[in-house]
Amino acid sequence: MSSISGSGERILAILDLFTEATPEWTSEEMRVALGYSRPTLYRYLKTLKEAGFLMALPQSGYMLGPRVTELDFLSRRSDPLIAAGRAHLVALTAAHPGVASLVRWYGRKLLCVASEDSSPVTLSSYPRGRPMPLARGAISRAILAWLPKRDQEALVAEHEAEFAAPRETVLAMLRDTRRDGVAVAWGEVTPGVVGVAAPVLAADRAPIAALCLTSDAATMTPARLAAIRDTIRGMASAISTDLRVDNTDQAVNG
Amino acid sequence: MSSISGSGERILAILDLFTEATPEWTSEEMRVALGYSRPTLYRYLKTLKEAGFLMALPQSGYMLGPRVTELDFLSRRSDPLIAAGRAHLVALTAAHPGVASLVRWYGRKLLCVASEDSSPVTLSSYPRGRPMPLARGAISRAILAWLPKRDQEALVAEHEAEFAAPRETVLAMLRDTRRDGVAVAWGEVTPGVVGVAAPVLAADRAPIAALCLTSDAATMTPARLAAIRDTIRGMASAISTDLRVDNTDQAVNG
DNA sequence: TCGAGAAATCCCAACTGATGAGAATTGTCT
DNA sequence: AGACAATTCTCATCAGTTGGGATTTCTCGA
Repeated sequence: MSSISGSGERILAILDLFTEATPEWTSEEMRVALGYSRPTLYRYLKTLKEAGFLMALPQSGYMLGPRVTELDFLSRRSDPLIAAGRAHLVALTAAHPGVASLVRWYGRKLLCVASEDSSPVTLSSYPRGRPMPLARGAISRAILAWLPKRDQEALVAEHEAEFAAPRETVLAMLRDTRRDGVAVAWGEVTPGVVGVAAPVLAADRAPIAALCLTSDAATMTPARLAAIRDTIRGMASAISTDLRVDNTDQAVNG
Repeated sequence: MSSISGSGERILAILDLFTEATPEWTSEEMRVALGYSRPTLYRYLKTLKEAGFLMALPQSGYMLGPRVTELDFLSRRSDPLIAAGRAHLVALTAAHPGVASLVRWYGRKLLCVASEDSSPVTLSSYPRGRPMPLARGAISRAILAWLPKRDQEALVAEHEAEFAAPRETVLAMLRDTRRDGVAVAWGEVTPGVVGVAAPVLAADRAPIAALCLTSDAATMTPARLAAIRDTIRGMASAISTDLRVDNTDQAVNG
């Protein structure tokens, strides 16, 4: 546990225990994992339970509670990124069979926040909310390539063991991607698919998300790929502009 | 603000400000609404921001952050209620055009946690996470009718102004529903639709969720309705049993 | 129903972390 | 550059938090 101080952070740290691999916890397991005293842990659990973030299981233990579901509903309704990107996702999948995704870059994680699927086959499984790999794939590359140099190098160094090439090769590839304005990856995350992704940039040019189309590699042609690259590049740029203009509008309106 | 004590609860209370009507807040608005001092509020916001629950907007203000999305993904993956009910939702919508929903009863709220849609027309809009009305509709009735008498009467009294009938009529209707095992409602929530719902009961017979099919009222026939009632009643009962058996299995295995 | 064990809560002294008034700094926009 | 808004800092005070250990409540099987 890396430097958790204050009861607010200690309470929220409990939620970090819940993962795909460990969706349920008994209080004893939590006590051992977190190192809190029993009375304190129960007090924290009571708080999270009453707020709806945790739910007691019938026999013993706890799982995530309905409040996270409610909050996610609110989040998807009000997210400017989704509002700016939704029409593009729909248009993209109307023009090209595949899965179009909008993926947020959030605290060193890649998180799909919206997607559309027009693929005749099941391509991959990164539904809303599931973090994506950081060292592989077009989306990762579309984010890493636009990070400030220092951040980029730190991240690549940190995940060096996970990349399929040496560091210098990875960095060179990211430079190419940036020059190109779009990233393409074949079968890096899921065999048999090809991903094309471009970043959504904030006002300060930092990447905040990526727009991506994942298609079946077997049916991809060079002409098709070129068209998709252009479309993705243009759409991501439009979303970037939209997010900026949207904020300007709000300032004018008060 | 009803009796919030302790910094854990105070921090989580910030999240309660975010609603469909008010998805974004400036720190000043929050300060006024919650009555916290400025430094304290900023400290709390820092905690929530760093944990991913809130996100600062580019100009000013805050909205819900990606952590709620991540947690909801985990929740949908591990919810025993969804695991028990999913196949029924699919079968229901395969047999009958409409929207089949699984709705959790959570701290006096009705929250859709899973649904399937086979309706040729758009019927209603209660996606995952959006609370449903408490005084109208088949789902509400399927929960209220199975509540312990004291809870039921308290709730009906509390929401009396929202019911379309006097209290005694409502209570009588709930008694009928319970005798019947299933609730039917025409156009109470959304005009032109009919909802059929039955409760999922915990081991202690308390309602914890409802299974519901919402269909187009114009195409509903008495024979069809009777068939749907029977199916919903049986499926809800099967889900109830499943949730209990599932827990027994766990105890045996572990 | 009883008993054993697990889960959860209570008590309370010690102390540490949280609080807020007010000042200072940083960020944003014209 | 200047004005204003947003955010952070300082620090004395004290309120809330903590955890050891005891107690109570719950669950399940015989």
